[in-house]
Amino acid sequence: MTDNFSILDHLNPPQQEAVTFGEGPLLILAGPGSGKTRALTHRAAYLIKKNKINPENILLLTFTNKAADEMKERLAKLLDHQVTKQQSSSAAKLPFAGTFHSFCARILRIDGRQLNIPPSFTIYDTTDQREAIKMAMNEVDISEKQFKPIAILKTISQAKNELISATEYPQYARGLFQTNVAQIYLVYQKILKKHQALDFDDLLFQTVRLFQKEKQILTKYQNQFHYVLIDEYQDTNQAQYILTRQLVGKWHNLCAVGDASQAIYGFRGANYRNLLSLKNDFPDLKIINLEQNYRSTQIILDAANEMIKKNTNHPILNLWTQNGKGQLVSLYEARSELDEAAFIIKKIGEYLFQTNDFSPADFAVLYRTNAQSRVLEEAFLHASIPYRLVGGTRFYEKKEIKDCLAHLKYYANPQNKVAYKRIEKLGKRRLKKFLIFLKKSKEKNLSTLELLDKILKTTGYLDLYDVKNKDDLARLENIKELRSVATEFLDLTKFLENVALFEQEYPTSLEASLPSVTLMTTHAAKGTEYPIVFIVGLEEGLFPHSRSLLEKEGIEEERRLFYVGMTRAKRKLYLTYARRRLYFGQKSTNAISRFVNDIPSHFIEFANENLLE
DNA sequence: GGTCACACAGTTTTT
DNA sequence: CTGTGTGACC
Repeated sequence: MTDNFSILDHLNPPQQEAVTFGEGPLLILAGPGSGKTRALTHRAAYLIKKNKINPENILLLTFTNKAADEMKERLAKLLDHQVTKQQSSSAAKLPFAGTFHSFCARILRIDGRQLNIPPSFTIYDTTDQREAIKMAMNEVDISEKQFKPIAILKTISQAKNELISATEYPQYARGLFQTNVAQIYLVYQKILKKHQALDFDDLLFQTVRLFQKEKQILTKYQNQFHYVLIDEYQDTNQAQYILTRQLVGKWHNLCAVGDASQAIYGFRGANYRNLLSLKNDFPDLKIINLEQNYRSTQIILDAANEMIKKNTNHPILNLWTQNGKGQLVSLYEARSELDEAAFIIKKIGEYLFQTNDFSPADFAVLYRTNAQSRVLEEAFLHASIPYRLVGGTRFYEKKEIKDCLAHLKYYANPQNKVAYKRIEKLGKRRLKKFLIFLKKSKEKNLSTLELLDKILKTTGYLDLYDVKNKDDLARLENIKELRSVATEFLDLTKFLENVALFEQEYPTSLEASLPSVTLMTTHAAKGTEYPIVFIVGLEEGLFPHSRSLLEKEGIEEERRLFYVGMTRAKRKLYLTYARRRLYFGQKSTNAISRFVNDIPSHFIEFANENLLE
């Protein structure tokens, strides 16, 4: 099985072409379900095994840790490696595979000194950033009521994505709001510097600046990474785009994989045009289309194809499959959001209880906004069908976790004023005890877990929670979970790095292990697949969302989102909309989504007739 | 220093 | 409707 050619087995001709493509820039346009990750990992494996490229000379960049982990795992399998979570890519025989952010953090810890970034810098997450923004606003005397800190933060983040520094920003600032942002931006950066902190955007921005300023450092990394492979290239922002160009500037061995039709993160700075402009950047760019789909039925693909064709701003792949035609797409018109939920329960019930072919895990319900989940949850609870909600508050964003981490962060870096303020808020007495403890324990070489336990004990933090209270118990459980993460990282710095850049697999509770119907936003559904998919709330103003109706670009992104949703379905797709809906306590009557009308009617059957009593 | 009431805002999300 | 965050009050 270690035979080189086994890597090419079970790959279709365009996939093989992508995998065996030699030197030079390569763009793989990969439709949904076309084996994109497969092509990418196989290509890396092929480079290593067949072309005898040293794994250390290959760089794999992704957007999420989940994707990076999957790459590593698949690659290890292809290379017959044993990888455990502990050693992961440090085992030297696998290429570096990680997110842009973790890659940049690594570079800045090594070479950031050139930009006066201390190697032990702290990474500020969104909550930390907000606190720092508030401090900055306070300092320049701009009221939080006049301008919302979050809005300021968003604007600064956008500027950083566009590689506009605090000193450059004033010259671009137009109008009252941006003039204020300009002032705050400068002070915000000053505060970050004083705290020895970088925010997520800084990780990218500072790395780009480092490469611009110190050519010999850029050359060092160019010489290390002869081959750069990037997943989901349509999701790159300007900073990531420039960074990529810097990295591949010497060898031009870029392999980018993506699909403009699945670009759904424009709102956070992603620009799918980066994918299209590769042609201009590299005149010798080789483009390979992966259009054979292994996931869905032909009817689902045809319906999705025809729908997405209404977009004119980007090229569209023509998906086809050897799977059968399959069933028509079902459309249900509900009277209300309750009726919509009832329909879904009824349908899932039929599959589950009238046949033996389905498990709850075979179903997904996709919605546009999180606020829609409640009604669905209640219906599932009522019907006793197990469900799993994807999303919600993320583990490291939870209050109790942030509280614990604040202590550890301050311990690691007393410059971290945001952490200090957070601890202070928990009570002056606790703070005092903590500070005394800090002085006493500095010399002792404590592991992360020992440290955490001692802090919890001396400050009496756990006393805030009552074991008999259900919510409090959940919080205590979360802290337990954090303790178990702490056991994995003896070194506090390593632990904090992990916390800042890697989301915990979560939850590990009982219900989650039971086969369950998945409820999630359509965004969260990207990259997943289910035999039976329901997309709900297909109404004008909801999907497409009212906030996107103004510009064409907004509508096109919503359409791509719907396309992503449709192409999650393997066997059967249900679309539903409600004539009347209660949303945020407000009644509304909406027209059916234009996207449903974009699907040719011969792919659709109406589910209502079957329900008439 | 801690609790409670009121105002208020509410796409989408990863790092 | 509901979670969050701020400010007033004990």
